[in-house]
Amino acid sequence: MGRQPCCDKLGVKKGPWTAEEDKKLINFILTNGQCCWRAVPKLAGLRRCGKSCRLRWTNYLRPDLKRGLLSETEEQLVIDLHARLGNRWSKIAARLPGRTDNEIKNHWNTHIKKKLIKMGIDPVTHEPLNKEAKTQESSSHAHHSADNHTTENDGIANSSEDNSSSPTENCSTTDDPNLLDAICSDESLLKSLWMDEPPLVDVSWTSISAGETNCNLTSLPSWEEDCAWLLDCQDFGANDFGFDYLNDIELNTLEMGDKSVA
DNA sequence: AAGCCTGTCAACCGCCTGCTA
DNA sequence: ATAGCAGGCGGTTGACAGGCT
Repeated sequence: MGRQPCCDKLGVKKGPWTAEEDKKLINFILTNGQCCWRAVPKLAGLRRCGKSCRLRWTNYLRPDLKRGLLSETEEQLVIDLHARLGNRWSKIAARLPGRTDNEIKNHWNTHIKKKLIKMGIDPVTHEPLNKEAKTQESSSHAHHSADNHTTENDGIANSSEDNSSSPTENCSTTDDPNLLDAICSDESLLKSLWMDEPPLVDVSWTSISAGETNCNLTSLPSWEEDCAWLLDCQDFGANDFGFDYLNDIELNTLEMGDKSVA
């Protein structure tokens, strides 16, 4: 029949991760790579659900993560992508190397939403709020949500919105207009998003998923070789890995190295 | 100084999709 | 062909920190 359950839910720990747990998880993944998340807790000696381990790793422990607030450019890109994709945070995150869907989702809800409202832009439809109110008066079904657009009609509905409203306006206010203009006007971007081939996705992680499918525990993904330094960090807590400090230097170097290999 | 309020973000929950036996 | 699991995803919650009164 089907597979065995992911975890028996009995004796599974919940809540915040301790430094010790982080250490175990990092050591395990750096040693064995990402394989079957279901097996990770057992093999790593963690009393956690595999799902929880995956989440912890992807959202917090991954060595290629950028920390800190999104830059103006990143924020602008998120707004633009949200206008096209709606709440598809994973798709949006795929366009921002080093950022997670959870992080972007949080940032959207806490910062960007308010910012857009302040600017008089509806964060859901990306239409001017006044216009939105009028539209709702005249036709109740016109603009329910970006999600509705994208799920029902996907790219078609959004591309028609693009002609009339904010995404391009938003692009003009970035601190890196060239980059954003290029992205905003890039038709291949949309195509690739719908084709599930994010061209900007971090190469190092594509290589991991390749290893993942093979369940190859003997040959580590290339980034792990580069990240072997992590294993030297014996006395760390969650905040002691030095990722903050390393991200801009070592991790960029690693990233570039990986990309040049690819 | 103390209590309350607000913002932030890590983590959980439940659903969906694709895969496997 | 089908039941059931794993992984992925988006929504939501709750703990904590900092600001305000």
